[in-house]
Amino acid sequence: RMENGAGSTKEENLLSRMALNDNKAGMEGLDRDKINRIIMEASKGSRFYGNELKKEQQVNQRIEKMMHQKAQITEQLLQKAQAQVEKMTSELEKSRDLSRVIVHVDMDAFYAAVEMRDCPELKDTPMAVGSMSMLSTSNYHARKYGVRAAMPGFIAKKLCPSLVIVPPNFDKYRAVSEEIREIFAEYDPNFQPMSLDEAYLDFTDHLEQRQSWPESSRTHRCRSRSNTPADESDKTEEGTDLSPVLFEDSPVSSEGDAAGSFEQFGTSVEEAVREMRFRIEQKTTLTASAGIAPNMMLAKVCSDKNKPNGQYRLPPTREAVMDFIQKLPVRKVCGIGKVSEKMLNALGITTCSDLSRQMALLSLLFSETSWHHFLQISLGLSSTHIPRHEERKSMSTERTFKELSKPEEQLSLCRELCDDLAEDLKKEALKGKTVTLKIKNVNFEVKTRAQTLPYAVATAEDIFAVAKDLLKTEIENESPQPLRLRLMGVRISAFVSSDGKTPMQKSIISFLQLGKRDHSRSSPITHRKPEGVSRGSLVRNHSSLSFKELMPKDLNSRLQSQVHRMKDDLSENELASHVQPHASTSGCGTPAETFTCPVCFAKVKTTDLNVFNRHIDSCLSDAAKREDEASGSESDLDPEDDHRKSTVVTQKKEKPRDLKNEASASGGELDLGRVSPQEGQQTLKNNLVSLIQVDKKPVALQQQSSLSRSPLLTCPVCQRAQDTDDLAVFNHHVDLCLNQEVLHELGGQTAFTGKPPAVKNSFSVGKCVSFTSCLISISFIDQIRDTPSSPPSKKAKSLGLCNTIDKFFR
DNA sequence: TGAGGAAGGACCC
DNA sequence: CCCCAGGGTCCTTCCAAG
Repeated sequence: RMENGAGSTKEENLLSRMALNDNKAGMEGLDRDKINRIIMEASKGSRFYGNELKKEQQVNQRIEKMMHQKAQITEQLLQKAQAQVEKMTSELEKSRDLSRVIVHVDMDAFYAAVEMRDCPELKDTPMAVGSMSMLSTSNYHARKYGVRAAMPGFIAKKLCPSLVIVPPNFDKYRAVSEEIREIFAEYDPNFQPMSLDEAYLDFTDHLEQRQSWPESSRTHRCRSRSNTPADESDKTEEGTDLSPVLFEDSPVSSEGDAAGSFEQFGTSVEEAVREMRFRIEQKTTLTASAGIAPNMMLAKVCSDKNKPNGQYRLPPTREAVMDFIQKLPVRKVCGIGKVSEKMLNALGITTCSDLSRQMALLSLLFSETSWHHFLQISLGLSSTHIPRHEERKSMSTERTFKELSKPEEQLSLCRELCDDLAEDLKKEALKGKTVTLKIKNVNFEVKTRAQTLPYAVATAEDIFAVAKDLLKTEIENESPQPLRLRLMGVRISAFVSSDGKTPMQKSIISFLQLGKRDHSRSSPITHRKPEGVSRGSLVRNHSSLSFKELMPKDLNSRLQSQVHRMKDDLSENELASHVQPHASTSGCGTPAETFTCPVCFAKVKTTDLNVFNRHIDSCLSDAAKREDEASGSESDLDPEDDHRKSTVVTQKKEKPRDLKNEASASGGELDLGRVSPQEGQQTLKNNLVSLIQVDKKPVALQQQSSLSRSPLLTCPVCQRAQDTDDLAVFNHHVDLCLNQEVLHELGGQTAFTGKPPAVKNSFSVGKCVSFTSCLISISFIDQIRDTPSSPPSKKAKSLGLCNTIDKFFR
């Protein structure tokens, strides 16, 4: 094979972008050449084509650059890299967890299937859902013509003149989605929907319980159209309709669809998944496919394997996994798209086995995140725990239209978009600080222009005020020429939580990966042993060492086990007790839950402890920054805060002194300040409270002093009034006090200095615990790890609190 | 040195 | 005859202030 992508003609190159992408199900054995010819024919000369050409060249340049880099790599460099890769591989290998049963479910040709179900005439003709300009999905009939999702309708029509294109009906899909999610929830209440038709489920717990289920619980009636409450209006023809035939040779899903008959399922994974799919079909008349594997990435690939209406299980053994992976084309892996594929191809990599063969090289040519990702793929590793979907990060609306060049029209369109966006924002009660304008000109060149405000906005007026400016400058920028637009969009991001102050940003927690649920994509560390004690040292880059290696043994394990105990108890007991009938952002059918932040006292709507911790994180950092803001109205002494605070306090309950009980107490709110410091294991928690206090107080105090003069400062740690009005001096004192605590902690002592716990306020402890433990550990780690290249704990720095700990270590 | 914004892209469905 | 969506997330690179 030619290893060098450069040198071929434009035509050939372009083909990789434009050509039919037939790596999906239902597209085997097509006349690719003919199809590609038609596609090219239809595209040639268009502005779109021109732009694709341009993008293609950019990719080629990237590849060239990469090849050039490759040429510079010396043998020893490669060997060094190889050593690194091997070391990392063995560590990853150690962390391999095959104990989980992850299932990825995916509805077959979802939108199209729904439409076919509801309109029998469509059943036997090639059809697609979408518009002339873009198709969302096509039925399997249409796929035989090469018609597939993400293909413009007009081209599809050329491939298949008889194609029926039906406009999407999202409300209907959403309704069906709700139905299937109800079923999902029965197998995993924490399932994660990826879209309307797709979800990841962790079957592990279900299977465990299932073993002891009586047969009756595993028996399901056929065609039980009866009266499930969620049974929507799919009455087109009640009794008669069977599942749409997606494929002529589609396996008959369930024997005996005579009404009233029953189907019984076993206790194995496969039976359970089959049962789930059966129930989906009974309920919706639509079929689903599923993949069963020990982690998410594999499950996803597996769900594609026997599509449509099939399932595939990858046995949870290393051998099976590795065998499966070897033959797998890299492109099949979620996250590797056209471009990555092409780049990898240029290096002679097409399958995952190629991937592992070339890891050393890849580690030198790609970014850390990238090659770590590659490495994991090549080992068949990925998240074994399904992350809770987090709160959204942005919201946008955009619209494509035929050329729009008049500034007035552009402005008014922009206004419309802002109106729409504001409306959507309102539904979720969100406010954001960053407004982004997106424009695409008639040549398909996309630009985004963003502006971040010092405050959050949500109304159409406010958003438009920003978007308008951005648009105007773009118009002016083009000066004499008009802006010839084909698309405009407005996005808002950098949300603040409902109290209007707290940025929701990433936190230490996620960095440390202490969450029960992993972050599949973003983080290189995605594995967690059942006991969760250590996760190896995957965070390391060249020079940094692992947490485990760096943490003093005792503290390390103490922190970890405590955090884990807390976390587990919390997520299982406390979380449940906080259920609140508020609509969840996801709408995935799981109940929304709310926590009260001990810092800002805002209600945080989430089911994920990580998310909540993140909130606290950002709250703390926000508090530190808040004083900069001109609007003096929002001080920590805000009466409203006090009000909320008291609400929290009243929620607290007396807790037994025993740590375990405390941690797992279902009531939730602990009065940390009153916990006796004598109990060894609790020192951490005491520290925690102090830390939070320390962080919080000075802010308030500083604010105070800047506004007026009230020099009487009381140390929140030792509780003694400090005879100074110099904040620097005061802070220094607090530092010292604080450091004593930490010192004791590090010294392995069980109680700190003997001073009474300084804190009077109650906090909803459990929720803070893991957070602060992390805080401690991270600052700590950063200091120990004195390699210059070690990334300092960015988050810790921003917490304002790190100073104190930092000083201690200096 | 480095948090964070801005801009551009890759990818997913 | 009609000439390629819209809603997201994450990552990388550049930049500028202190």
